[in-house]
Amino acid sequence: MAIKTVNPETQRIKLERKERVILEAARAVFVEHGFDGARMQEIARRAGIGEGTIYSYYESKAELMLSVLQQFWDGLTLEAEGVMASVQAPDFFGGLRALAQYHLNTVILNSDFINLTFALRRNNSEVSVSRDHLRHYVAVFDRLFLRGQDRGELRADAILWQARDVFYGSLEYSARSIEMTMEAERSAREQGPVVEDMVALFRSHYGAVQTTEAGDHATVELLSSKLDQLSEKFDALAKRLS
Amino acid sequence: MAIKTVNPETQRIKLERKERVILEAARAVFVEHGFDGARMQEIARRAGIGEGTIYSYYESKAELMLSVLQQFWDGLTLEAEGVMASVQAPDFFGGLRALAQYHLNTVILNSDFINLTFALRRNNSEVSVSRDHLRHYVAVFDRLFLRGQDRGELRADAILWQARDVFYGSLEYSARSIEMTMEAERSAREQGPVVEDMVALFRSHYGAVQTTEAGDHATVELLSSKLDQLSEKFDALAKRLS
DNA sequence: CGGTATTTTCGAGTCAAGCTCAATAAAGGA
DNA sequence: TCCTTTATTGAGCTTGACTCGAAAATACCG
Repeated sequence: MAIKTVNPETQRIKLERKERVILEAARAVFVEHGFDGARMQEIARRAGIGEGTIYSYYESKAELMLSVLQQFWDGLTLEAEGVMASVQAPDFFGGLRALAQYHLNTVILNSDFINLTFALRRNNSEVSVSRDHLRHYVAVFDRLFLRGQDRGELRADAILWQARDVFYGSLEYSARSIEMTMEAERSAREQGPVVEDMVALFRSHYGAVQTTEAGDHATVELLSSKLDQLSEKFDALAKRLS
Repeated sequence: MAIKTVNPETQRIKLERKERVILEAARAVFVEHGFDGARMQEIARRAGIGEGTIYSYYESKAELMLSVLQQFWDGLTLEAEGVMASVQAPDFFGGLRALAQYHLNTVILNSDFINLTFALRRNNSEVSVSRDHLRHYVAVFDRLFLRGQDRGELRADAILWQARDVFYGSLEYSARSIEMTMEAERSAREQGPVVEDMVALFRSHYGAVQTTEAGDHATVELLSSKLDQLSEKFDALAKRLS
């Protein structure tokens, strides 16, 4: 009977499910022991398959790690987009605060994965993969920033990638610092101030100028030339009077 | 004869020299092939010694790498201090520009070493070592910043470690971005603008509030002096007319 | 269902590299 | 010169990523 004929999708689905199982086991082991500490044998055991089977799905341990990282970054991107969508206040700085909060938290929780993303870069030639995933992730910030510029909340001459570097770079570095000091001295250095300072920094450096006092070079020169003109008129008047 | 008696320092000096030779060879091989790609055999060959000898100086490959990193960061710290000492203009923003330029350049040239510093953290228990060396390195910035605050060039309520995170974090992230885009598209994204933007950012966010925020000091003073001159002329004329 | 072709799984074996250790050489001291 | 101590060595040990031939599972056809 034709009904008995297995749907051609079935096998593919089964393979995909097994791939997911491998990926899940790999992720757990990598998180638990790091890249070098992870044993392929343990990954196979946790996935309930033979060690050799992994190699019919992934070329090498590094490629497996890369797939895990891929999945990881995709997850982050989705989460970040979710955070941005759920922000009530639709203004730039509100969005920035939410994104900064989310990112800082994420980076602290998954610092090992973040590091591995860059540590693996040199060895493997398939660099472009992780590069694309980074790009997708930071695109969340890019959209927020460009919308802020469109709305006039940000200076029109602000350069996107410089702002992006400041945003992600500072938060990443802060996360490392927090992690370090947290271990030793459980001192100050909370997350809150870091996020607030980031918002304040964007407000003062990239925020649109409210009054003329923060005017750009052009306005200053305009004033200067007007003063010069006035001074000349004054001199002319004084000469006539004398 | 007593003269023949070897100075007790001799052996220690010889050992130290050999240690330096090993470190030098190791550094070269690590730079050339990365941590995983480096072969202990090759390091031994380049140092002109047997492979086993390395292990009477260093416990493991990781510890050897750690020593190389230590030497590396110490070198950076010295260089950074040298750069700061050789800056003619003793003002904060001049110093910041020089330090940013140096750091960005350094991070681009030695990105693999920088990454390894953080990648090794998780595995080895001797974390504190590299942490101290990082601390020494960033202390160069700390001194500059505190002096700037003392002189009133910077806001008194600015928080040191937040500024530090922004400075080093942004530059490190920029370096990675530059490196990435450089490989693919040899597009814009030069180093110059990054450094200048960093200085401008510090001026607007951490700089002491002047009468005007933007516009550099010189232009503002120019306007001020012109107004003063005009005022004097006016007074003179008024006195003559009365 | 039976037989055959194809695909998938497997784990024992290979290989490479970090590391050990017993033997050897060098240095120091009397 | 002989003995003690220290330094050096490289042949193996160990471990872990990866291979491969065989076997099990699956698909295909009459």
